[in-house]
Amino acid sequence: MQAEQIIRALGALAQDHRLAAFRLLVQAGADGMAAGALAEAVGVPASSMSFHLAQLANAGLISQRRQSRSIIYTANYAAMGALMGYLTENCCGGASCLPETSCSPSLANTTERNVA
Amino acid sequence: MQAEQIIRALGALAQDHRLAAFRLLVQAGADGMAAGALAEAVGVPASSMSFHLAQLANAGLISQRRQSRSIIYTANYAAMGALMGYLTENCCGGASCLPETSCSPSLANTTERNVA
DNA sequence: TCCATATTTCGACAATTATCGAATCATTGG
DNA sequence: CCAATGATTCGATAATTGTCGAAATATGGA
Repeated sequence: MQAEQIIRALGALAQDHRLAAFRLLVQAGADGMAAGALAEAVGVPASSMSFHLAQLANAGLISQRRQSRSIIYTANYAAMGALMGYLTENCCGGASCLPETSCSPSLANTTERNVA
Repeated sequence: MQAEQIIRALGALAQDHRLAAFRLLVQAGADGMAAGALAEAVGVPASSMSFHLAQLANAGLISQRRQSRSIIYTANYAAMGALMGYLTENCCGGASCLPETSCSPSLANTTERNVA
């Protein structure tokens, strides 16, 4: 993932309505949610939600598929994973950055970053 | 970390000059870097860098200390860790989100931490 | 004290972002 | 084919963000 793309992904999540929508999609899993359902759940007009969904899609964080009249959006876990990976490698100085994951993470080979 | 704070942190990193500055600070470690050095490294006027550093500081991502005439900025790893934690818990649907850590993370029981 | 250095604050301005109703486009059922 | 439904696009507008030079604020040294 390029820095350009990272900026877009961060910017896409840096807005309350979009973050809310994305969280809903993450919860919804593979089933996803229709644009209208998202608009209602988040509490914004359909046109506004459409604007925000376009930004999330542009950042690669969500995908869409048409199902009859509705357009179903789903979270793109791979893109989110890439973002997490970038942040882990470039914005975390050491082990202290990631929360514990019940076993020792093998971050040693993610690049030799250093000390604090 | 509250959603409000998360939005601010994401927004702070969602800008090329700020992301560049933050990465430099992460690399610099505890020594940190002076505002002027950051401005030169990133390639923006001092006043612009000051503007960006204020935003990063406001988001809690960096700290500052005066050392003689210079003001030294350092990355706040704890804040970054909190951001990573939030994203992991709220924006990652399952194991697929975090980069491989040699064993499956136990994210199933971590839903307690944040509420809408 | 006076001067040089390091940084921030203060305008002013351009560019981007967010919002929302109205209009438009696509799909389905009758 | 036509009406109804679900969604996006299109204005227009308000608000926020980014930029940069000039002025103001601190600090240290002669």
